[in-house]
Amino acid sequence: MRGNGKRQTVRLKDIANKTGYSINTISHALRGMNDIGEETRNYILKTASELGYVKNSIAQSMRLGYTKTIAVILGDISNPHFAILTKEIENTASKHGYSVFLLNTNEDEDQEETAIRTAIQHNVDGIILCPVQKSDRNVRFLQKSNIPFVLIGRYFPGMEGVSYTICNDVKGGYIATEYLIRHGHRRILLLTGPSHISSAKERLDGYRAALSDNGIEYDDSLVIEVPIMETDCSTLLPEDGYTAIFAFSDIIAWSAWKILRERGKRVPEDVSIIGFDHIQSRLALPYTLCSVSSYKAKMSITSVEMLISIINGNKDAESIIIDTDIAKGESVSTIS
Amino acid sequence: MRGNGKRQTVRLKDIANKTGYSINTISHALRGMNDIGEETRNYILKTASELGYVKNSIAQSMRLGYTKTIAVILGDISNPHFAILTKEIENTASKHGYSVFLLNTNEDEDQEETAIRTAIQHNVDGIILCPVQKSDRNVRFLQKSNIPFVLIGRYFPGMEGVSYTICNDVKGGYIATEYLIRHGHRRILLLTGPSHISSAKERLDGYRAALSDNGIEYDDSLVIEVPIMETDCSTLLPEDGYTAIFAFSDIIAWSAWKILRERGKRVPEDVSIIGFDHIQSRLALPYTLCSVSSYKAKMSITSVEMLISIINGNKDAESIIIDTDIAKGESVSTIS
DNA sequence: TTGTAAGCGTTATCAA
DNA sequence: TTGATAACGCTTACAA
Repeated sequence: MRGNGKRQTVRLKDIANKTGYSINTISHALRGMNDIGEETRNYILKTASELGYVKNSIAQSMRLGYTKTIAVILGDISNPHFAILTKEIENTASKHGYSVFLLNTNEDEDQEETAIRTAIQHNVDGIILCPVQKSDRNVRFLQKSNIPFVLIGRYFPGMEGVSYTICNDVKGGYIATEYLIRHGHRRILLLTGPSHISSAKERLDGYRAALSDNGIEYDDSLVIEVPIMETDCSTLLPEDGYTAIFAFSDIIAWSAWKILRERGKRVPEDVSIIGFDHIQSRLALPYTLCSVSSYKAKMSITSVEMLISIINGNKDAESIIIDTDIAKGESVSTIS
Repeated sequence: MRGNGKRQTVRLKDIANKTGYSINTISHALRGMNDIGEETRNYILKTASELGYVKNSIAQSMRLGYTKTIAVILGDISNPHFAILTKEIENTASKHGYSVFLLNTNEDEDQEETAIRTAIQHNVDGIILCPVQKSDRNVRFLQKSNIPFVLIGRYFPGMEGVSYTICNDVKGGYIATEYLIRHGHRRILLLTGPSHISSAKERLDGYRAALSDNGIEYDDSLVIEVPIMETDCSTLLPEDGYTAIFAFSDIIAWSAWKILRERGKRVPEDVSIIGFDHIQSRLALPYTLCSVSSYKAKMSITSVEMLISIINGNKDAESIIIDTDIAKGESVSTIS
């Protein structure tokens, strides 16, 4: 019965045996309930620490029905943008007494489903999800399963009852494009993300709006979709026909800069570049990339607090849109 | 009794009630044991999926004594080096059926202790730890607590019975320094990590050995310790007195490059730089930093497999040292 | 092939 | 102030 892979641990029962009190008394004493005598409590606490007691959260969860854990499910933790979000999420969760399960989807819908099922199996109290969005299948499943969850960074427009924290992607797309236009650019290449991803779609909307507001005609051939898990977009980048690039992410922007340089073009003299996410707020690099800043800490903290509020019984879906701003950098210059 | 925060979930009992079979039969059928009739099984499986059953790992863990979870405890997931390691760890763990708890220490010993306690409370089957190393207190605690664990990236020389995966830091420090020396540098600034961290200490050892082997005297004033959580080392970087920099990490190397550039110095014409970790293997950047590559995927996979082998009863401590190599980059040039 | 009952470690209820 | 007992959902030993 024992020795089935179970480590020998100290249980309430062991403290009970040692002290002569009942399991119940031990439990109450350890949790500081005020129905235990002063002396008794001290004796119990001392014995517990001597024996090296650590509470068994699994057993506690079994009884109480919650685990004080949340799952963070996102595309790829090795992407600095997600890594920074995750850092802040873990930090905030931990302040609220929650531990974090980390699960990657690799932007694949089936892996996302597996991740969600894994999270539910482990009885997480809630899920923070950056959805793959190839379809709304998995989010529908989440809704049906009745587990508290919030989306981060991406959302499903028109879907009711789903809480999310995103940044203002439309504005981000708009101000990035406008910023380039104000620097004299009219042929602006958009390296966009897959159109099923809401942030990609909305940044494109912002791009188009800014062009339109400035009397520049939208040109299909200047919009290129970069696969979401791709870091190398060398085959996708046109040789010329543009003086500036607006990239869906800093990762893509840096990659484009690299390719341009390999082709002998100078940034920003020949081509200006603006990215998205402003990962340089956390990563010192010698050359500064102009970028749209999305306040990752605020986004993370908000989504954790939103989730905890749902876990605690708040039934109303909330949506929070974090502001976006231009973070200036040397990758953009004025052309005549 | 219900409604204490517990979501309504489908249990084996519900399937039993629905089908008329006993809980035991359901359990066996769902786990594909061969003592259940073909028809019965199919009926049960169908009903289970109709009801939307998901197994309760918590209850299973309670009975079985393991959770199929591991904890990854490290300094700071927003550091690209750790983010890449974590990605590979999660990926490998998941292939072996394990889920990952992520816990940050912020390189603080007390936070490390909290993280370890949290992991143990949640009954993780094992821990992968990149230790803070201000003392060996927490690792001693881990040993006493008898939980399977392996160290990654750092180790405690001379400590018995502890498994670890590290890279060859001495060699890394040696070849980096030698590489600079072969490019004509003799005044090499070392931006090292805190000396209590084994990797920092061993890279310094390698640096000294390479200097010595090449007849260059070791100069104390050329060794500067950068705080481990610091990304901005502008106040630490000397104005001159060196022609090359060997940095403890790419993060520090990039930061140094940035500062040099702000001071009007060119890399590599005025100062050559070599870093450590080669994060550009996963992150496309326009300017290539010469770096010591540490095979992060291999290190991660090895440490997970080592941990699982310990979980499965292997008592012998193992230590694996992953090779290091120079990843060339334009940040180093020859001086005359 | 299927069913019964005990047990994992905790907390809540109720009684003493 | 303390103790006995049941319950959380699952798996296993044993019985039928």
